[in-house]
Amino acid sequence: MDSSEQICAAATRLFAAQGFDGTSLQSIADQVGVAKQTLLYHYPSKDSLRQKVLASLLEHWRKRLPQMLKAVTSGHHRFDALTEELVRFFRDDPDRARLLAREMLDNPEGMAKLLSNSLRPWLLLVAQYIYEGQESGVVYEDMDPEAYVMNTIVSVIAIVASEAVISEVLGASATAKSEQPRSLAELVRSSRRALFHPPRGDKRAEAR
Amino acid sequence: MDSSEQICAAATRLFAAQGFDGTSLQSIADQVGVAKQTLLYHYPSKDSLRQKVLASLLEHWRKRLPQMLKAVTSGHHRFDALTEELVRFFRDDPDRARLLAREMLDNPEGMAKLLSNSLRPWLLLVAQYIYEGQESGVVYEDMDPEAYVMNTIVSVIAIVASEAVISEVLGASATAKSEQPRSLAELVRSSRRALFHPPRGDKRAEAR
DNA sequence: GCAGGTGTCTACCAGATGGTAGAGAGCTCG
DNA sequence: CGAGCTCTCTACCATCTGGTAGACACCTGC
Repeated sequence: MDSSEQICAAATRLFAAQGFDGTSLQSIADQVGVAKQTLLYHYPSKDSLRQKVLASLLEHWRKRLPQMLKAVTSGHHRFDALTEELVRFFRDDPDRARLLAREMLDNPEGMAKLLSNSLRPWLLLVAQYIYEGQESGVVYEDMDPEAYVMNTIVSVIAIVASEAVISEVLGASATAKSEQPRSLAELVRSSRRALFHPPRGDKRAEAR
Repeated sequence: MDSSEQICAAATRLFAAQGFDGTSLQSIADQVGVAKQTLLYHYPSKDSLRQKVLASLLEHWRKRLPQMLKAVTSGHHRFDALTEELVRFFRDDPDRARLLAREMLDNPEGMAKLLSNSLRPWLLLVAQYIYEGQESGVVYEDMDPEAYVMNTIVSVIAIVASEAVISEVLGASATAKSEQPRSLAELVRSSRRALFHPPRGDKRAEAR
């Protein structure tokens, strides 16, 4: 891995953990093990590094898109898999969630433009599938598919980004790293419930 | 309003907008219209100001608690009003959402402790009502009430905090300030759906 | 009147920050 | 060999940061 990538990786980690303003060029350089000026050779300014970090994140997202779309459209009406795929993407590297969360707070105008370009087409497409689900009667009719998809994305980001805090508040039984935390399991469940009419064999009667 | 409060208010605004590290004492002083040293007279350090800002936010939360609990327990099984009350609280001053979101990212350990103390009892109480709803059969049985409440809080915070970005991506029809944005309306709807069995007179049959 | 507290100020500081200038090491290719 | 390119370095700089020291004005109560 060449220096440029190493620097980008280290910057990603540090920006995610401490924020852009909370991270000095020096600390990034230290982490990589080079002099500060080596950074400024590869990236002419701190801000250009920020942009590179963000671009690299979007690149990963773009690569994962086909897999996501496939999950959403596979079988019949499997768009609830959207949430699972989102969770997978952000859990693969929670820094992605933290970084995006920070960027939306630090630079809302920029992120609005960026996401309008890179996220909106995909969002509209998924929403389109949900519209079809509404017409075929399996999805609640009064919901707002676009807002639903957008909310799901933001919620997944927020919950993954603050997973440490959440699990602590929920009662910190140190869960094994591989298993899904309670918060994310519940998020997947809630998202599905918000979408679909319940199946015929509803448990309600039996519970009474 | 005395200086101390003015400083706290200005700091709240700026911390919410630019983050703690992104905000200098000088810029806070400028906003209030005093010298930087006046801040340091009232608050011995920048960090003490941060704590004061956070404490002030929690104070507002504490004041609103009775109203929230009342909404959740009023009538029969009205705990879906939880989401509406949360949205109201954070929309009253979106800086609250931005501030908490930032604090969870910047200082997860501290927030974990803080929320374990100040939020957990309330969370468990609300969850308790939901457990009762499960036993009486109106709430889905397989959900995790505590995780649900926690997720709802985090989602409301995230969605309010990034409302500007969200509405832009959804297609920026400049909505009147007073009305509920689409994202929040959908959030309230989704939260209710995630909780309750649908009413008997379900529309599904008719839609087919 | 004046002692003492409260609040605000100007002046100053040491350290860190993002960024520049320029030298030198190692490389390839004629 | 040596010209030129890529990469990394040391040295330096102006600016800004959070924080200290101390003076000055104002008010209150003896």
